[in-house]
This record gives sequence, structure tokens and C-alpha cells, in this order.
Amino acid sequence: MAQSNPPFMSGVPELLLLRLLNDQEMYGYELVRSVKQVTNEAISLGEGVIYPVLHGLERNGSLKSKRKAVGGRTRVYYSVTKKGRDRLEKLRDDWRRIQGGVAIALENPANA
Amino acid sequence: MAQSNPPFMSGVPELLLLRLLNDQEMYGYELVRSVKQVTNEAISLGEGVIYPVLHGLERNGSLKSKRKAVGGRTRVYYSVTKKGRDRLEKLRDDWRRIQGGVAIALENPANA
DNA sequence: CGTTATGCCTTGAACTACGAGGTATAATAC
DNA sequence: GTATTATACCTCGTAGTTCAAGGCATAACG
Repeated sequence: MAQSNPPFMSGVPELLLLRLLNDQEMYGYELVRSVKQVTNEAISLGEGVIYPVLHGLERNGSLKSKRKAVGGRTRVYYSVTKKGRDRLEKLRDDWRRIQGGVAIALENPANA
Repeated sequence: MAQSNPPFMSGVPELLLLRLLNDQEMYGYELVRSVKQVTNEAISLGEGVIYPVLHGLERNGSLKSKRKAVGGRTRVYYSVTKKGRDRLEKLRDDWRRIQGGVAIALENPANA
């Protein structure tokens, strides 16, 4: 039902996943917990968000994946490609721009 | 065509408009310029964004409007209601939470 | 042996930002 | 005088996203 509430999230999953995977390869289920942890519980992404984003990023060449069997289970590990690093840089810049703009707008005591 | 590029914008127009109108009443066309100015050119919202948001906020009781004739033109001035101030507070909190979460995720030098 | 954790996945709904386009009047330019 | 720009309002359609809910399967734990 995509609750009408939680705004400010567009682009955030993509940015966070690229950011995390840029440090080390990880698999989907692991990323769910990792996002929560690394954002200090501030942001939580369900599997219904993680997997589609992962697939999209792989499809456009930002990520590559390899399957690994661990115990009786199969994990799909993702890692960032050159294109993914470029994408990460772009998103980081976009984020900084927007974040900066909102920051001045909010912090400005009143109308100048 | 809602360009596939500019992410991180969801909720931002609503937040900025409420923030600006909380200081002083303004009309739509004025807000277009004001947003650009107050965010230091970092964020620019077209009329196709401003007007629908304004109408939505009025419909749900966050804003009230009054028409004023100026010169040969009619302006629609908007101001924030109690409900709008509550909404602004909520959005501000949401923003801070997300912003904070992304900040630690990005600034963390690497995996801990 | 039932429930929880791990691990993958898809579907459908809801929301929203955005560009393009449309109307009309005033001011400015040529 | 007439064309162009600025002011001022508006709507429509598209596209891109997040999200909850659900489904499948195996391992571990109670």
C-alpha cells in the first residue's frame, strides 16, 4: 500500500546499497540488516525494497552478482562495478546538493 | 516526462513550501523564485510542481488561501494553518531522521 | 514437530515529481 | 503599433519509486 507517509526516501535505497557494496560484497538478506545497523536504526529497508533495487542495478550494469552455496542455502553476492562506482559518485553529489539546499532553507531563522 | 534522474526529491517540495509559508504568506509564482533563492540555487521547483502541491495542502487543511487583485492580476496567497504547522513539524522530524541516517552511512570511512 | 530464522523472489497499489502545454493580462522592446 | 517577454494561474500524462504482503524453500531451534 506504499503508505502515504514516509517521504524523503526516493533514491535513498539505491544510494545506501551502492555505498555498502562499495566496501564489500554482500547478499540481499544481509543488506537488510546492514542498512539498519549502519544508519543507526534511522532507516530500515524491507526485502521488498532491497531485492528489486538490487536487480535493477545489476540490469543496468552497476552491480554484478555471483551465487555461493553456504550450508544448505544459496546466497547471491553483489559487488560494485566501475559503472556502479560512477553511479555512486553521481548520487552522492545529488544527495549533497539537495541536502545542502534543504539545510539552508530549514536553518535560516526566518525571512532575510 | 519526470526525468529518471533527480532522486532525493520526494517530500522536499512539500517541506519547503510549508517552511516558507510558515514565515509569511506568499503566492505560487512567487514561491517558484523564492525556493530557488532560499536554497541558494541548489533546488529549483517548476510551476508544475508548486501548484499541485499547494492545492493538495489546501485540500487537506494545511494551507488556507485568499485571492488578492494586484494591478490587473489576481494572486492567490497561501498561509499555513495549525494543521499545516503540525505537518511541517512532522516533515522536519522525518527529514532529520533520514538525513541523519544517510549522513552516518556516507561519512563512515568504511565498514566498522 | 511446530515455529522461527535464513534466503530468495514477485506483484499490485499508492504516491509524487516533473515537463509540456494551455490561458490571460501587463509591461517592455523594437 | 505590434511582437516579445514577464507575470500569474492552471491541468494532464508519464515515469519512477517505495512499500507491504505474500509466496517458496531449507535449516535451526524449541
